[in-house]
Amino acid sequence: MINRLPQLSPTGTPLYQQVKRAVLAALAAGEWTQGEALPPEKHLAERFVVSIGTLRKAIDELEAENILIRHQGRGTFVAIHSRNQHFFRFFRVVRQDGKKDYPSTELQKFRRMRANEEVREKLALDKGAYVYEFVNLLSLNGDKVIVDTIAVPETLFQGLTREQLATRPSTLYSFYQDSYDINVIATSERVRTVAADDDHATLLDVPPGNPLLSVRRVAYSYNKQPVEWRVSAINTEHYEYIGQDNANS
Amino acid sequence: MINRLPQLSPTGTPLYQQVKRAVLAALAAGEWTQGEALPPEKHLAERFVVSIGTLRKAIDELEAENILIRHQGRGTFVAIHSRNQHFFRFFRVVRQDGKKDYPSTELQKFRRMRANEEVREKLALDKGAYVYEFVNLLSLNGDKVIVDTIAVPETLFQGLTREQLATRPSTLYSFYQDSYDINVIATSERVRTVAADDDHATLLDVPPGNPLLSVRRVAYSYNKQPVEWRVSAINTEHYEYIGQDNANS
DNA sequence: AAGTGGTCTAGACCACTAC
DNA sequence: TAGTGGTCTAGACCACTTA
Repeated sequence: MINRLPQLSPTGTPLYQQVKRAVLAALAAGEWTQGEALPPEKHLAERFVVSIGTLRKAIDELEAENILIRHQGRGTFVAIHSRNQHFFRFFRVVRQDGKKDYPSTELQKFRRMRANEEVREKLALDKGAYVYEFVNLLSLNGDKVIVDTIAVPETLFQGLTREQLATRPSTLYSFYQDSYDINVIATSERVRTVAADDDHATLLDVPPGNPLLSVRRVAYSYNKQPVEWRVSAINTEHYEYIGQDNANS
Repeated sequence: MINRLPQLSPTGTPLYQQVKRAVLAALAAGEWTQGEALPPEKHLAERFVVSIGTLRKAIDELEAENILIRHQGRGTFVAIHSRNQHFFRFFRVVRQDGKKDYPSTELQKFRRMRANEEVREKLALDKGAYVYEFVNLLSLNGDKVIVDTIAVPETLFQGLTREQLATRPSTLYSFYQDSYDINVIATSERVRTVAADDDHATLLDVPPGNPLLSVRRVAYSYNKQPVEWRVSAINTEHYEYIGQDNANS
């Protein structure tokens, strides 16, 4: 049969990419939230006036980007950052023998402050913008291993308090999602060595000047919007950071 | 119309995955090599007795894994590690201001030796197996930044000589591909901090004990076969290592 | 103009999940 | 049993490359 409406849009963009954008827009607008289901593929295909194959190609990409999760027989869901394997996509420190463990967190500091130039650049903020800055000490298998210094824009995290952070029940990105409807879907990380300053040395129980791994991360939400700037100081005496790793499939 | 041969294999494996394996097998057998083209999709679909849609789904995955590259209007090619963007998939050190540069290499050492236990484990070698071990000093923008200590199995690199390595015209993985038909398609990397030993300090022109980034990499070919073990020592005073980075698409 | 991969369709059937 | 996503087909047409 002949295609009815090839290239129905003004631009030459493929249909499935237009559908993908539309779904992404609905997602960003909060039309479907949390771990709950999207409409069935058949309905979505009707809504966007495309064939089911085209709709599926759009969803395929969103699933590959860990934005959606499909379950055969159940439905398609907004990806959720809980304490499953998905967690280790963003937590990339393991013991040198390979053992993975969930970290335990102790909140060390919390304050509201003007963003300095570096933070403004990383978070794409205007001059004078405020951020919440907080420091977490993370332990693995009882060892104090990581100090995270985290800055998030006040505009996105209105009314964030020390108590919320100290008492959150689950992971940090899960908390972002539950309390502020912010979904971290991508990160960009750069790694250097640094010498431990006095604060880090005290927290990690190492001598000042001890070499540490410094991981500098920007976390992004749907439209490449930066939502968090994080500097992690890691003691790699018994642990290590997972860099590139595509030895799968 | 009714599907002719649903589930033609004994197992319940999807057809497109069977096709993918078959293509991978042909690739590993050297049926198509280097940067040259595979047969057209139509022919491949006939050869494997599947519809073109199914064939495409198999090729889609191989392309996503950077094993094949498709060019509209030209054909489908075996991925090649040359001096283009693809190079930076495996070379992940950039200047702190973000500038990317191709490294220049100086071969420092070369020898044939028995693999020690760690190397045997990483390369899945038997006791007593030999490897070629060599050391490269890499410079970026004129700065001596990286010392790579590399071990490859003798069985895969029969007759490798110092001269070949010193005079190779292109990148190392390109050389593996051209001279030994070994395609690096995936890596697994772990990162730590280490103190520079005397050799590294001399080569990188830093004081002994200076903290360095240590990246430990296993490189894999088609069937998850390990083909190279590499330890990179990096001076991150002006450069940094690119960790996770999925802030695209 | 011929040949390649890229997009899109319409619909059948399978596998899994919920009720 | 009904509803969901997963697989597979057959073929039309588009966009790009090469000659």
